[in-house]
Amino acid sequence: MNDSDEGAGHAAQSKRKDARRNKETLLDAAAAVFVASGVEAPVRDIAAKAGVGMGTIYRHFPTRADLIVAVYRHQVEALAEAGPALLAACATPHAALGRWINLFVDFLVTKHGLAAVLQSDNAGFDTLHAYFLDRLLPVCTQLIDAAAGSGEISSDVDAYELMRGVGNLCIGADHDPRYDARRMVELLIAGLRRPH
Amino acid sequence: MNDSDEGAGHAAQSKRKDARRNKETLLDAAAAVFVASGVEAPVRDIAAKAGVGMGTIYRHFPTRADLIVAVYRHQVEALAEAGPALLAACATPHAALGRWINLFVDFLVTKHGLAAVLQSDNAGFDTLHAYFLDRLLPVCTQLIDAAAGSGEISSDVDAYELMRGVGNLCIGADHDPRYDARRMVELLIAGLRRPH
DNA sequence: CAACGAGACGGAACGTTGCTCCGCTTGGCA
DNA sequence: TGCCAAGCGGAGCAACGTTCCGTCTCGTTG
Repeated sequence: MNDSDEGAGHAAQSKRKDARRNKETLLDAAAAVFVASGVEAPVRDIAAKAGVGMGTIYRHFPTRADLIVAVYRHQVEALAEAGPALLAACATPHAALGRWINLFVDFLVTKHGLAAVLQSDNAGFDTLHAYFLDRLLPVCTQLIDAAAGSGEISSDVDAYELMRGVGNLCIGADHDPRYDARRMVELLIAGLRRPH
Repeated sequence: MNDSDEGAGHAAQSKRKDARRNKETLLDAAAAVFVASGVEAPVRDIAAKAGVGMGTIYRHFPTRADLIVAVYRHQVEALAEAGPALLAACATPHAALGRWINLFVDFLVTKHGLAAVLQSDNAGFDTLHAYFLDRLLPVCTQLIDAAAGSGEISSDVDAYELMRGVGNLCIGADHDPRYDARRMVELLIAGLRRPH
């Protein structure tokens, strides 16, 4: 499940250390290119930035989704862990849900094109889809259940649908000053409120 | 502005009748392929379906956006005209707005991938973007203003932002049974309601 | 009716991407 | 030091958008 987070501990998985060094180099290069050109940047560009051949990329990360997951894993983990923390810290479950959704939106809009790719039905991004869902859906479900349990929101909302809707609203939020995804998400969350 | 809607009248624009016939053939073929494979179907496929060369497509429709606009022009016009009609027919402006948004959503979700392309920042779809905005934004603005005037909704909502948000919510609405764009749009519209 | 030319046609060709495959290099062990 | 598997690089293939130009045909004119 994880093989790129080795601290200063013992041995690791990859036999050869040049391979592991390349993997790190690739992650750094990919992160830089993603910021500069978005997550759909040509693979060749990433390889060039890292100073390696394309074969090296595909060996370490068989699909682009694997690379994206590796680059953003830390942030996604943090997001997942923020859910229960917010639930404990906030006055009401609804407030926690709102705060968490805000974090989610912040994450998406600051990652060039990630939202678009995330909703893409393009086979090959299945891994990415699955990772986000596996990691975040339970958290979102927990928040929604809590808010529904306290009677603050209508209870027939599905966490998958909500996350997908929020993700959709974040598409193209950068490079369009006339569109503020955060406000639209706020409206959506406001619409969740139990009528009356 | 229009050169494909000639009824039984006099002469038309294109000198050669084979050219005009080909244009019609292309529109029919494109509509069929769009239904079958989505609006991002390979240009070669459309050319093959129409039985013409690719040069012919690019001569009649310099960009893909031009082709899409031509194919859906009638439906967009109908949507634009439905706005004032609904405003006149419905009991409240808010009801008219809701009904109109529903029509908009119906249009988007039944057109394979149109919503995605519509929000794409990809240069080359600018024409498409511009056409939809030119035609529908005034209508939406009118509906929003009416609803705001009657005090039913908070008045600080921008028509562009709303349409963009709705369009975003419709992305990928087909081929995902777990996601119902209509419900998400309902939530968004519900969120528009003036608090209390 | 025949010749002509403007305009339309078709598809080969080019550039850009994703992805694979294979000969070469090199790290690490004996 | 020598060996060899793991790792590497990039050439190569396929799919796609787009352009370009030689060919063909419609409609007119003599």
